[in-house]
Amino acid sequence: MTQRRILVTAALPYANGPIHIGHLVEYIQTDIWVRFQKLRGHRCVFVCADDTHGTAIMIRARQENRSEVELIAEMQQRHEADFAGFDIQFDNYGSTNSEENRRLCGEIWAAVTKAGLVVDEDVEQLYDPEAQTSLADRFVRGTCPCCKTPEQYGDHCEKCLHTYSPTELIDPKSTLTGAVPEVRTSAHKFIELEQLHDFLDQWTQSGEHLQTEVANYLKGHFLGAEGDKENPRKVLRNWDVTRPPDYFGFEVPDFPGNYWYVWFDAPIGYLASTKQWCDRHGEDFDQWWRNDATEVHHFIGKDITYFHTLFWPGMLKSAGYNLPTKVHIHGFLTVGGEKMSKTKGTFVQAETYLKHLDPSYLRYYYASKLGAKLDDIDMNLEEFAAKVDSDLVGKVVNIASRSAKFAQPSGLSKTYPEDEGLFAHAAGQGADIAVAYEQCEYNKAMRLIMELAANANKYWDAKQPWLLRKDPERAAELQDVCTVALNLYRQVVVYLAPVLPRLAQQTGELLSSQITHWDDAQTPLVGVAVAPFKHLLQRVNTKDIAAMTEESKEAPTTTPASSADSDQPLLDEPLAEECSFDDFMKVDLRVARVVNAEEVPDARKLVKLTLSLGGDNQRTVFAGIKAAYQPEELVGRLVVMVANLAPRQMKFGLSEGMIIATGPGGKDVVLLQPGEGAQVGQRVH
RNA sequence: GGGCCGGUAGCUCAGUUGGUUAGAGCAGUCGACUCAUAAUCGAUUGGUCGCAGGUUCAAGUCCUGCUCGGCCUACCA
Repeated sequence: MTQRRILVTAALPYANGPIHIGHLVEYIQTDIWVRFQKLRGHRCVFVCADDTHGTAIMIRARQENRSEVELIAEMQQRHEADFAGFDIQFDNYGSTNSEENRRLCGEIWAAVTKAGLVVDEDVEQLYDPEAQTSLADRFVRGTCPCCKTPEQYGDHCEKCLHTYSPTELIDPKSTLTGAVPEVRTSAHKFIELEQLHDFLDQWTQSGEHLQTEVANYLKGHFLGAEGDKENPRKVLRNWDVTRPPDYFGFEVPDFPGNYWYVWFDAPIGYLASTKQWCDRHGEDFDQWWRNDATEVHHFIGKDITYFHTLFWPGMLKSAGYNLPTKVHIHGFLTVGGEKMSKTKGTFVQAETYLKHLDPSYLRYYYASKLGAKLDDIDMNLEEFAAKVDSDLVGKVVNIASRSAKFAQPSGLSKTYPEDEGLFAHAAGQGADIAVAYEQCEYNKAMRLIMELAANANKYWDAKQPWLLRKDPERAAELQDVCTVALNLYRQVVVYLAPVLPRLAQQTGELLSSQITHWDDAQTPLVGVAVAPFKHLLQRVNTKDIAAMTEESKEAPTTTPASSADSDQPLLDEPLAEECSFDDFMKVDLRVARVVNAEEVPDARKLVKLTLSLGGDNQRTVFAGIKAAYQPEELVGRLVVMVANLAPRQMKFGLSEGMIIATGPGGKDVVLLQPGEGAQVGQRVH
């Protein structure tokens, strides 16, 4: 087999938060792939880095009253510890805030400038005078210009789904400082991606580098196609790649006082991290990034598809670097069929997991679930325990557990005995398993491997060596059966080695011979000593899972005192500006009764309510509570409505008010209900 | 509204270019064994392959329509 030269990256974790089990899907997926390639004897280098720049880091450092450099150093240390705890082994783990990265950013900037891709444009943006920084859309909240819902993000309203620019918000506030933002115009540099349209079209649609779903998505949303009536060729928007001060990042050399946007320098971090590795090992950087013989594989989540499949190839192309051979895109992690949730304790940080459970469990469980598609994967905690127990402990480790003790006195036979073709069969399966790993079909690989483990157990049962042991004259026969069983076991462990490096290591110790190559599964081990058996892997203790979930729950529910209420809601949504009594009295809140409630068939969020204010006074109100309430459960109940709100024409009819509710939206909406004794039509004040 | 992906046993999924009686693991039931971390082995229950049409000698697989779920994207404004 010819030795391939492969460079692998996983997405750079942002230095603003800790690693959690959702991130680990990607790092475990990537680490398995890398270990597989190395085991196969290829030259494979796995680089990653912390993504350190941007407004969020700057603000957090200020809040914590320390420098950004100090903050990112601490976060990096924690990230690296988490990765190490899960046996994720990088050849180099760098930082986007490195000298190597600064230099490479400069070089690529010069290249895209020279290629004529950089254009100047003025940008009107909100600016926080207190923090002295311009505000990205998500850092601005205000009242929706359309439906007047307060506390909406700068780019869209969660209530009415209207999209707008942050400058259109009514009463905008910076979420960083609470200050009223000013509108400022500043000069930015843009990259005119449209110039690369033909190249990107060809690169994304070639069928070689991306999953087909991804290629279709890009074609449908960004590229379009010449002559296609339904989806005509689209013009790619210019990409804003600089930020005015204050910003934590690298200053743009030919644009003093301005900084590269974090998404410009982050992917260049892949190059910078490679450079560090090269310098440390006396390797030629150009061999890895400017040589067609080198494969470049990026592993990313579907949320950052856009950057890695359009901008990034565009930048690499313009600067004359290798293009990605493949961008492997995976889906998100759900737990118990739902998004990870801090209240349910399913938002588990890497650190918390490691306090309670063995990292091998998660590596195997993810491997058994991961395919090559970008579907989300679901972590079901019962299934997690069942799979680890029955596959790893019951099937795999069990083979060694039942045979090692018998084999220990004698060691393995000098020649490999007759085994009914089992070893040869499993050796042959190596090719199919390798293909599955190569194509990121780990679920398939695990299935094939477990079949081999089952064969070994069957063999053992058929031979009944525990009976042989009782007859001293059949010692040689017993030794042969153990030799077969332990060799079949070792084969399985070789195939599992990318997923379970610890088990591979322990198995090496057990059989006095370390696993170093995939082809170790092709030749049986004979004549070696067998070390005393030690437990290789414990069963999953469900109490540990429960303890982990418990520790991951954010607000302790045990303490009823009001001081135990989390301050998170208040932090998420700071108090609005003070208003006068007169201001308050402008809003006429009334008790109303829901007399009718019906689904609005074409609306996603809306329920059509008919509210009675008493007598013949009825109002029709469209409320965005479909996900939280069934229409029938609303009929008859009292609600509080804004009775003097200007009517609004919606697609489905005229909405003549709003009803008062709390919660972030979607399913988490709670209607406020007047207590006992409230009468329909009464004003609330 | 548009795009993409998916709907196969109670659960998680596999089913290659259409080709015999649709498979695996887990769970369930019965039995065997006792070497092993209450592990293992054998047997067995269980499916109108989302629904309805069509193409074909033959459809889980191809085509059309519908339906449900997920994700993305938009609009009503």
